[in-house]
Amino acid sequence: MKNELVARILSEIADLLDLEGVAFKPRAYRRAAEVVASSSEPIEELVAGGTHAELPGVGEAIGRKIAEIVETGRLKYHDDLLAKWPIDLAALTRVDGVGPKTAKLLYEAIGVRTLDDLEQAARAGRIHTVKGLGEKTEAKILHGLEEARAVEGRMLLFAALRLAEDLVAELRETGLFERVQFAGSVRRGRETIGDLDILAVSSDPAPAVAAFLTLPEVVEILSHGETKASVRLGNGVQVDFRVVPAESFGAALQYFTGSKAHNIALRRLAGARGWKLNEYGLYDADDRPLAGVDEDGLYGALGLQPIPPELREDTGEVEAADRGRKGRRLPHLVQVGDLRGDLHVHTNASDGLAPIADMVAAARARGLKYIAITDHTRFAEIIGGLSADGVAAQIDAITNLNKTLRGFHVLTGIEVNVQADGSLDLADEILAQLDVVIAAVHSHFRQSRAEMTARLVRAVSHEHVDILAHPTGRKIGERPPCDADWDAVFAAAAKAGTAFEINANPIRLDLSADLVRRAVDAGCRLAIGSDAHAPEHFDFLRLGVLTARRGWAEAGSIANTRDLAREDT
DNA sequence: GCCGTTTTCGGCCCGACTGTTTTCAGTCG
Repeated sequence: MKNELVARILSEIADLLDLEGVAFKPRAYRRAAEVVASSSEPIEELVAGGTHAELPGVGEAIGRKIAEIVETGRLKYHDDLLAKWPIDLAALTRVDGVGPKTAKLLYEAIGVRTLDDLEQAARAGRIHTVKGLGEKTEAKILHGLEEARAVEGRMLLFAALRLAEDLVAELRETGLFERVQFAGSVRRGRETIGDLDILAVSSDPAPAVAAFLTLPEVVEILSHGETKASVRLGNGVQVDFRVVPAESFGAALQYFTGSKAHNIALRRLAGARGWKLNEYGLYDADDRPLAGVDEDGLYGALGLQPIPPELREDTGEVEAADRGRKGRRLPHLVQVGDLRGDLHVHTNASDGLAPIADMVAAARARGLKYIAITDHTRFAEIIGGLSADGVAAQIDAITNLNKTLRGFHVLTGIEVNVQADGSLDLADEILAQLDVVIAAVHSHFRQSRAEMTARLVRAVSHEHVDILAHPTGRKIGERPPCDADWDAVFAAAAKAGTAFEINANPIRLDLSADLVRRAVDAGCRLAIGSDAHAPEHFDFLRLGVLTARRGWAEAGSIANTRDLAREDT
């Protein structure tokens, strides 16, 4: 995949054009960079097919530049800009308080090109000698340098959700607020989170902001005014806080939930009617408020159905929500409460931490009606995967356990290994005895696209395989997804009736949301699996639901929203 | 440079905060 390279170059061009003060073009390049980066299609495939200029935000000129990058690995236009501005703009603008204009100023005045240059200049006290920059800017840059140097990892969604919910709970306990809610990308369920946004309604903003600033987690105040404050927590996470009047809460919640692209689309819609949309509300041409108290009212005033946060990425949701438009409608997204069971659960018979009984108790406590025990096979000898005899013994144990359970059922199952050639590591006659057969790739992730595609097609086409687990094998921030022709794999699975797992483990979330959407469009069934290795891991299921929702999936597409009578066939 | 219920030209999201300014530019979200 060359998407990352293309996106990086386009994004750098945007920064360099910003530095030059060019209007509008930076936005065009930035949009194109985001579109390429978030596309699950390899850009080189699109270029080969001549369809890359059909991506939204990519026109003739950027299309040509993308083709040049794909074919040569570089871009003359980009090289020329870099020659003109031989500075590490990406690194410099990562420093808080330094944008393209300040970078240009520093380069022209005192020759700052790199982060090292910037640090030396700041330590030597040369920054405040530049006209337009003062002592405070110099101090801010010195401070910002430390942060830029630190490894600024993004949080995984699971950690971000917990943190956001904890902070909201603490603020509520102060009794100072009429409403408190987190917004931002965590509310949209993005798989990684950069920082948190919290909104509050209070008739008296000053003590409200003060309460936020004195939360025990806060170690540094980055900025604060009458209604807005930014802090850094002990774990390095930045949190932005806003107090808004009650009549603006819906508009603010919408605005700060984003995404930016979604907000721009809404503003354009408002602008087309001569209205204005900002974080305080929707206003007509005479500045009279039309909506803003709640989100649904805001969308309604714009002629839209309410759009769930998970869909707000400007990937067709605004058009689908438009009541006056034909074509695709908004889906009725699957909800956590729709889940009846979990089809991917491990025990201490392989690499899980708890016996079947403990896993059953935890699942019941969370309102589930059934689970499938799907331990590993022998391939994973180190973790004690099950042999053929082990499978037989587990089937007996589960059969006996079910006799003692009321209102809950344990399905027999296995997580069988998909070997390099697509064959499975358990005999068909054993697989045939099990209620649920999960197939999964655990090695040889770097096979060629053709090999991996053939391997997965063979696996999903196997008569006994019910679910392909963590289909791409990616681990967020650790291991990239494997390369396969997903359309071909989806088509084979749809034909065979095999479901794709949305693995809800925080570091997997695999399928990812964009592949979920493609799988649904291809007519595939899905299964949200916790891949629980311990009782508390059933809490991951909500991440799987969020990912399914981001992929536009309805309950009807998810196998484990069904009652067992229909599933256990 | 992209795009179209504004449709091949003329728009392109908007406000808070900060710092260095005397009225605003830059940055950030």
